[in-house]
Amino acid sequence: MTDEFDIEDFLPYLLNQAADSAAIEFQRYYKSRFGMLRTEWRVLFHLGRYGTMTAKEICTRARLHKTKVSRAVTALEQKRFLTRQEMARDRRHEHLKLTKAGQAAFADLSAEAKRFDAALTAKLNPQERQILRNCLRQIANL
Amino acid sequence: MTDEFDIEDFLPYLLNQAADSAAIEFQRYYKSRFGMLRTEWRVLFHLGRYGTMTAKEICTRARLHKTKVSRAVTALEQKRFLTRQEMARDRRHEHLKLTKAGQAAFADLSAEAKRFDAALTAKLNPQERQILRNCLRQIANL
DNA sequence: GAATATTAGTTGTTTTTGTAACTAACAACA
DNA sequence: TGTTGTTAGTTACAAAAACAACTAATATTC
Repeated sequence: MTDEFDIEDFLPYLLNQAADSAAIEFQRYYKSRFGMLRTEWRVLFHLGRYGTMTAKEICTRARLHKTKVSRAVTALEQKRFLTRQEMARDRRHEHLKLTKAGQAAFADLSAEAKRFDAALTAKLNPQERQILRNCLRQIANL
Repeated sequence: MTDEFDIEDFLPYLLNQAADSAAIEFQRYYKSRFGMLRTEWRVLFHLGRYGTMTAKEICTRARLHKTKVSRAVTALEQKRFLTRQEMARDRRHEHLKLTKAGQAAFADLSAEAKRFDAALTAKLNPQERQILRNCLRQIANL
Protein backbone atom coordinates (compact mmCIF):
# COMPACT_ATOMS: atom_id res chain seq x y z
CA MET A 1 0.00 0.00 0.00
CA THR A 2 1.44 3.34 -1.03
CA ASP A 3 1.36 6.33 1.24
CA GLU A 4 0.22 8.86 -1.32
CA PHE A 5 -3.42 8.88 -0.43
CA ASP A 6 -4.93 12.33 -0.86
CA ILE A 7 -8.30 12.95 0.64
CA GLU A 8 -9.36 14.61 -2.64
CA ASP A 9 -9.05 11.19 -4.21
CA PHE A 10 -11.36 9.62 -1.68
CA LEU A 11 -13.63 7.49 -3.78
CA PRO A 12 -16.94 8.24 -2.07
CA TYR A 13 -16.18 11.93 -2.59
CA LEU A 14 -15.26 11.55 -6.25
CA LEU A 15 -18.28 9.36 -6.85
CA ASN A 16 -20.56 11.84 -5.25
CA GLN A 17 -19.17 14.77 -7.19
CA ALA A 18 -19.42 12.88 -10.45
CA ALA A 19 -22.93 11.65 -9.68
CA ASP A 20 -24.08 15.17 -8.87
CA SER A 21 -22.58 16.63 -12.03
CA ALA A 22 -23.98 13.87 -14.18
CA ALA A 23 -27.49 14.10 -12.75
CA ILE A 24 -28.07 17.83 -12.93
CA GLU A 25 -28.84 18.28 -16.59
CA PHE A 26 -30.96 15.20 -17.01
CA GLN A 27 -32.87 16.06 -13.88
CA ARG A 28 -33.72 19.41 -15.39
CA TYR A 29 -35.06 17.61 -18.43
CA TYR A 30 -37.51 15.24 -16.77
CA LYS A 31 -38.53 17.87 -14.29
CA SER A 32 -39.43 20.50 -16.85
CA ARG A 33 -40.88 18.07 -19.40
CA PHE A 34 -42.88 15.75 -17.16
CA GLY A 35 -42.86 17.40 -13.76
CA MET A 36 -41.16 14.35 -12.28
CA LEU A 37 -38.95 13.97 -9.27
CA ARG A 38 -35.91 11.70 -9.31
CA THR A 39 -37.62 8.81 -7.56
CA GLU A 40 -40.54 9.05 -9.96
CA TRP A 41 -38.20 8.76 -12.93
CA ARG A 42 -36.55 5.78 -11.27
CA VAL A 43 -39.82 3.99 -10.75
CA LEU A 44 -40.93 4.80 -14.29
CA PHE A 45 -37.73 3.47 -15.74
CA HIS A 46 -37.95 0.22 -13.79
CA LEU A 47 -41.48 -0.35 -15.00
CA GLY A 48 -40.49 0.57 -18.54
CA ARG A 49 -37.45 -1.65 -18.43
CA TYR A 50 -38.88 -4.71 -16.67
CA GLY A 51 -42.60 -4.45 -17.32
CA THR A 52 -45.23 -4.96 -14.64
CA MET A 53 -43.83 -5.13 -11.13
CA THR A 54 -44.98 -4.68 -7.56
CA ALA A 55 -43.75 -1.77 -5.46
CA LYS A 56 -41.75 -4.20 -3.38
CA GLU A 57 -39.90 -5.50 -6.41
CA ILE A 58 -39.04 -1.95 -7.39
CA CYS A 59 -37.72 -1.31 -3.89
CA THR A 60 -35.44 -4.31 -4.11
CA ARG A 61 -34.20 -3.75 -7.60
CA ALA A 62 -33.77 0.02 -7.41
CA ARG A 63 -32.64 -0.05 -3.77
CA LEU A 64 -35.20 2.50 -2.75
CA HIS A 65 -37.04 2.68 0.53
CA LYS A 66 -40.67 1.64 0.41
CA THR A 67 -41.94 5.05 1.53
CA LYS A 68 -40.14 6.74 -1.36
CA VAL A 69 -41.56 4.24 -3.82
CA SER A 70 -45.02 4.50 -2.33
CA ARG A 71 -45.04 8.27 -2.75
CA ALA A 72 -43.57 8.12 -6.24
CA VAL A 73 -46.22 5.58 -7.29
CA THR A 74 -48.97 7.84 -6.00
CA ALA A 75 -47.50 10.79 -7.90
CA LEU A 76 -47.12 8.80 -11.12
CA GLU A 77 -50.67 7.53 -10.76
CA GLN A 78 -51.96 11.08 -10.42
CA LYS A 79 -50.06 12.02 -13.55
CA ARG A 80 -51.76 9.06 -15.27
CA PHE A 81 -48.45 7.37 -16.03
CA LEU A 82 -49.31 4.11 -14.31
CA THR A 83 -52.21 2.10 -12.97
CA ARG A 84 -52.43 -0.27 -10.03
CA GLN A 85 -54.03 -3.66 -10.20
CA GLU A 86 -54.79 -5.57 -7.04
CA MET A 87 -53.92 -9.24 -7.19
CA ALA A 88 -56.78 -11.55 -6.34
CA ARG A 89 -54.47 -14.20 -4.93
CA ASP A 90 -52.86 -11.86 -2.44
CA ARG A 91 -54.57 -8.56 -2.00
CA ARG A 92 -51.49 -7.04 -0.35
CA HIS A 93 -49.68 -6.98 -3.66
CA GLU A 94 -50.57 -4.63 -6.43
CA HIS A 95 -49.20 -4.90 -9.88
CA LEU A 96 -48.03 -1.63 -11.31
CA LYS A 97 -48.27 -1.07 -15.03
CA LEU A 98 -47.43 1.86 -17.24
CA THR A 99 -50.27 3.47 -19.16
CA LYS A 100 -49.84 4.55 -22.78
CA ALA A 101 -48.82 7.96 -21.52
CA GLY A 102 -46.35 6.34 -19.14
CA GLN A 103 -44.86 4.29 -21.94
CA ALA A 104 -44.58 7.38 -24.09
CA ALA A 105 -42.81 9.23 -21.30
CA PHE A 106 -40.49 6.27 -20.80
CA ALA A 107 -39.68 6.16 -24.52
CA ASP A 108 -38.99 9.88 -24.57
CA LEU A 109 -36.82 9.78 -21.47
CA SER A 110 -34.93 6.68 -22.58
CA ALA A 111 -34.03 8.31 -25.86
CA GLU A 112 -32.94 11.42 -24.03
CA ALA A 113 -30.97 9.30 -21.55
CA LYS A 114 -29.19 7.59 -24.40
CA ARG A 115 -28.20 10.91 -25.96
CA PHE A 116 -27.23 12.25 -22.60
CA ASP A 117 -25.13 9.22 -21.75
CA ALA A 118 -23.31 9.47 -25.07
CA ALA A 119 -22.49 13.12 -24.43
CA LEU A 120 -21.27 12.32 -20.95
CA THR A 121 -18.87 9.63 -22.12
CA ALA A 122 -17.90 11.37 -25.35
CA LYS A 123 -14.40 12.06 -24.16
CA LEU A 124 -13.78 8.52 -22.93
CA ASN A 125 -12.44 5.79 -25.14
CA PRO A 126 -14.25 2.42 -25.39
CA GLN A 127 -11.92 0.74 -22.93
CA GLU A 128 -12.40 3.48 -20.36
CA ARG A 129 -16.17 3.34 -20.75
CA GLN A 130 -16.13 -0.37 -20.21
CA ILE A 131 -13.92 -0.22 -17.17
CA LEU A 132 -15.86 2.68 -15.70
CA ARG A 133 -19.17 0.86 -15.89
CA ASN A 134 -17.70 -2.35 -14.56
CA CYS A 135 -16.12 -0.62 -11.61
CA LEU A 136 -19.30 1.26 -10.83
CA ARG A 137 -21.37 -1.88 -10.97
CA GLN A 138 -18.93 -3.61 -8.69
CA ILE A 139 -18.88 -0.79 -6.16
CA ALA A 140 -22.65 -0.60 -6.21
CA ASN A 141 -22.58 -4.42 -6.11
CA LEU A 142 -25.42 -4.65 -8.53
CA MET B 1 -23.15 4.55 -32.05
CA THR B 2 -24.44 1.12 -31.18
CA ASP B 3 -28.07 0.43 -30.47
CA GLU B 4 -27.56 -1.72 -27.38
CA PHE B 5 -28.14 0.96 -24.81
CA ASP B 6 -29.75 -0.46 -21.70
CA ILE B 7 -31.24 2.02 -19.31
CA GLU B 8 -29.66 0.06 -16.45
CA ASP B 9 -26.32 1.20 -17.84
CA PHE B 10 -27.33 4.83 -17.75
CA LEU B 11 -24.32 6.53 -16.26
CA PRO B 12 -26.07 8.95 -13.91
CA TYR B 13 -27.93 5.95 -12.49
CA LEU B 14 -24.83 3.80 -12.06
CA LEU B 15 -22.95 6.72 -10.57
CA ASN B 16 -25.68 7.39 -8.12
CA GLN B 17 -25.98 3.78 -7.04
CA ALA B 18 -22.24 3.47 -6.62
CA ALA B 19 -22.01 6.76 -4.74
CA ASP B 20 -24.78 5.71 -2.38
CA SER B 21 -23.22 2.32 -1.70
CA ALA B 22 -19.79 3.80 -1.20
CA ALA B 23 -21.02 6.52 1.15
CA ILE B 24 -23.19 4.49 3.50
CA GLU B 25 -20.59 2.85 5.66
CA PHE B 26 -18.31 5.84 6.00
CA GLN B 27 -21.28 8.04 6.75
CA ARG B 28 -22.19 5.75 9.59
CA TYR B 29 -18.67 6.16 10.92
CA TYR B 30 -18.47 9.96 11.09
CA LYS B 31 -22.04 10.19 12.21
CA SER B 32 -21.69 7.85 15.16
CA ARG B 33 -18.18 8.95 16.09
CA PHE B 34 -18.47 12.72 15.70
CA GLY B 35 -22.16 13.37 15.16
CA MET B 36 -21.40 14.95 11.80
CA LEU B 37 -23.53 15.33 8.73
CA ARG B 38 -22.08 14.85 5.27
CA THR B 39 -21.64 18.54 4.57
CA GLU B 40 -19.91 18.99 7.90
CA TRP B 41 -17.44 16.26 7.04
CA ARG B 42 -16.86 17.92 3.67
CA VAL B 43 -16.15 21.28 5.23
CA LEU B 44 -13.88 19.70 7.82
CA PHE B 45 -11.96 17.86 5.16
CA HIS B 46 -11.44 20.96 3.08
CA LEU B 47 -10.14 22.85 6.07
CA GLY B 48 -7.95 19.93 7.05
CA ARG B 49 -6.64 19.51 3.54
CA TYR B 50 -6.11 23.15 2.57
CA GLY B 51 -5.72 24.92 5.88
CA THR B 52 -7.49 28.15 6.74
CA MET B 53 -10.11 29.18 4.21
CA THR B 54 -13.18 31.36 3.99
CA ALA B 55 -16.63 29.86 3.59
CA LYS B 56 -16.72 31.19 0.05
CA GLU B 57 -13.57 29.35 -0.90
CA ILE B 58 -15.03 26.14 0.48
CA CYS B 59 -18.16 26.71 -1.59
CA THR B 60 -16.13 27.05 -4.75
CA ARG B 61 -13.77 24.19 -4.13
CA ALA B 62 -16.29 21.72 -2.77
CA ARG B 63 -19.08 22.88 -5.05
CA LEU B 64 -21.43 23.38 -2.20
CA HIS B 65 -24.10 26.04 -1.91
CA LYS B 66 -23.33 28.84 0.52
CA THR B 67 -26.33 28.05 2.71
CA LYS B 68 -25.16 24.48 3.19
CA VAL B 69 -21.68 25.65 4.07
CA SER B 70 -23.03 28.32 6.38
CA ARG B 71 -25.03 25.77 8.33
CA ALA B 72 -22.20 23.27 8.43
CA VAL B 73 -19.82 25.93 9.72
CA THR B 74 -22.25 26.84 12.48
CA ALA B 75 -22.62 23.18 13.44
CA LEU B 76 -18.86 22.59 13.43
CA GLU B 77 -18.36 25.70 15.48
CA GLN B 78 -20.84 24.46 18.06
CA LYS B 79 -18.97 21.18 18.21
CA ARG B 80 -15.78 23.19 18.80
CA PHE B 81 -14.14 21.82 15.67
CA LEU B 82 -13.45 25.21 14.13
CA THR B 83 -13.22 28.88 14.96
CA ARG B 84 -14.02 31.94 12.91
CA GLN B 85 -11.76 34.92 12.64
CA GLU B 86 -13.03 38.12 11.13
CA MET B 87 -10.61 39.81 8.79
CA ALA B 88 -9.80 43.40 9.68
CA ARG B 89 -9.23 44.35 6.07
CA ASP B 90 -12.64 43.19 4.93
CA ARG B 91 -15.07 42.35 7.66
CA ARG B 92 -17.29 40.40 5.29
CA HIS B 93 -14.75 37.61 5.14
CA GLU B 94 -14.11 35.32 8.01
CA HIS B 95 -11.24 32.92 8.11
CA LEU B 96 -12.18 29.47 9.26
CA LYS B 97 -9.65 27.45 11.13
CA LEU B 98 -9.75 24.02 12.70
CA THR B 99 -9.26 23.79 16.44
CA LYS B 100 -7.10 21.07 17.98
CA ALA B 101 -10.21 18.95 18.32
CA GLY B 102 -11.05 19.66 14.68
CA GLN B 103 -7.59 18.62 13.59
CA ALA B 104 -7.83 15.47 15.66
CA ALA B 105 -11.17 14.62 14.08
CA PHE B 106 -9.72 15.29 10.64
CA ALA B 107 -6.75 13.02 11.35
CA ASP B 108 -9.02 10.27 12.59
CA LEU B 109 -11.39 10.55 9.65
CA SER B 110 -8.61 10.77 7.09
CA ALA B 111 -7.05 7.58 8.37
CA GLU B 112 -10.43 5.90 8.33
CA ALA B 113 -11.09 7.24 4.83
CA LYS B 114 -7.83 5.79 3.65
CA ARG B 115 -8.67 2.37 5.03
CA PHE B 116 -12.14 2.61 3.68
CA ASP B 117 -10.96 3.62 0.23
CA ALA B 118 -8.54 0.72 0.15
CA ALA B 119 -11.30 -1.72 1.04
CA LEU B 120 -13.57 -0.26 -1.60
CA THR B 121 -11.03 -0.65 -4.39
CA ALA B 122 -9.57 -3.92 -3.11
CA LYS B 123 -11.04 -5.89 -5.96
CA LEU B 124 -9.84 -3.48 -8.64
CA ASN B 125 -6.46 -3.75 -10.26
CA PRO B 126 -4.14 -0.70 -10.41
CA GLN B 127 -5.10 0.12 -13.98
CA GLU B 128 -8.79 0.02 -13.16
CA ARG B 129 -8.31 2.24 -10.13
CA GLN B 130 -6.44 4.75 -12.20
CA ILE B 131 -9.02 4.80 -14.98
CA LEU B 132 -11.91 4.94 -12.55
CA ARG B 133 -10.55 7.99 -10.77
CA ASN B 134 -9.66 9.72 -14.01
CA CYS B 135 -13.09 9.16 -15.47
CA LEU B 136 -14.80 10.34 -12.32
CA ARG B 137 -12.72 13.48 -12.20
CA GLN B 138 -13.50 14.17 -15.81
CA ILE B 139 -17.23 13.66 -15.37
CA ALA B 140 -17.22 15.83 -12.28
CA ASN B 141 -14.95 18.15 -14.24
CA LEU B 142 -12.85 18.83 -11.23
C1' DG C 1 -59.05 -21.88 14.49
C1' DA C 2 -57.29 -18.32 17.72
C1' DA C 3 -53.05 -15.94 18.81
C1' DT C 4 -48.84 -14.30 16.95
C1' DA C 5 -45.73 -13.05 13.35
C1' DT C 6 -44.80 -11.31 8.70
C1' DT C 7 -45.44 -8.81 4.67
C1' DA C 8 -47.00 -4.87 1.43
C1' DG C 9 -47.95 -0.66 1.48
C1' DT C 10 -49.42 4.01 3.66
C1' DT C 11 -49.40 7.96 6.69
C1' DG C 12 -47.43 11.20 10.07
C1' DT C 13 -43.64 13.49 12.13
C1' DT C 14 -39.02 15.07 12.23
C1' DT C 15 -34.60 16.31 9.66
C1' DT C 16 -32.39 17.99 5.98
C1' DT C 17 -32.20 20.36 1.71
C1' DG C 18 -33.29 23.99 -1.75
C1' DT C 19 -34.68 28.58 -2.92
C1' DA C 20 -35.18 33.14 -2.21
C1' DA C 21 -35.04 37.12 0.41
C1' DC C 22 -32.36 39.45 3.55
C1' DT C 23 -28.32 42.08 6.22
C1' DA C 24 -23.97 44.06 6.50
C1' DA C 25 -19.68 45.44 4.46
C1' DC C 26 -17.32 47.16 0.83
C1' DA C 27 -16.57 49.10 -4.20
C1' DA C 28 -17.33 52.14 -8.01
C1' DC C 29 -18.41 56.10 -9.93
C1' DA C 30 -21.04 60.17 -10.70
C1' DT D 1 -20.59 62.22 -0.36
C1' DG D 2 -24.21 59.65 -1.95
C1' DT D 3 -26.37 56.54 -5.02
C1' DT D 4 -25.97 52.15 -7.11
C1' DG D 5 -23.95 47.72 -7.42
C1' DT D 6 -21.57 43.69 -5.64
C1' DT D 7 -20.04 40.33 -2.36
C1' DA D 8 -20.05 37.22 2.04
C1' DG D 9 -22.78 35.21 4.81
C1' DT D 10 -27.39 34.38 7.39
C1' DT D 11 -32.19 33.56 7.94
C1' DA D 12 -36.95 32.23 6.70
C1' DC D 13 -39.89 29.47 4.32
C1' DA D 14 -41.08 25.60 1.11
C1' DA D 15 -39.86 21.04 -0.87
C1' DA D 16 -38.05 16.63 -0.14
C1' DA D 17 -35.95 12.83 2.46
C1' DA D 18 -35.51 9.85 6.56
C1' DC D 19 -37.54 7.39 10.09
C1' DA D 20 -41.05 5.42 12.83
C1' DA D 21 -45.62 4.08 13.61
C1' DC D 22 -49.52 2.44 11.47
C1' DT D 23 -53.29 -0.56 8.64
C1' DA D 24 -54.69 -4.43 6.24
C1' DA D 25 -53.82 -8.95 4.37
C1' DT D 26 -51.75 -13.32 4.70
C1' DA D 27 -48.70 -17.06 7.15
C1' DT D 28 -47.48 -19.65 10.96
C1' DT D 29 -47.85 -22.11 15.05
C1' DC D 30 -49.85 -23.93 18.94
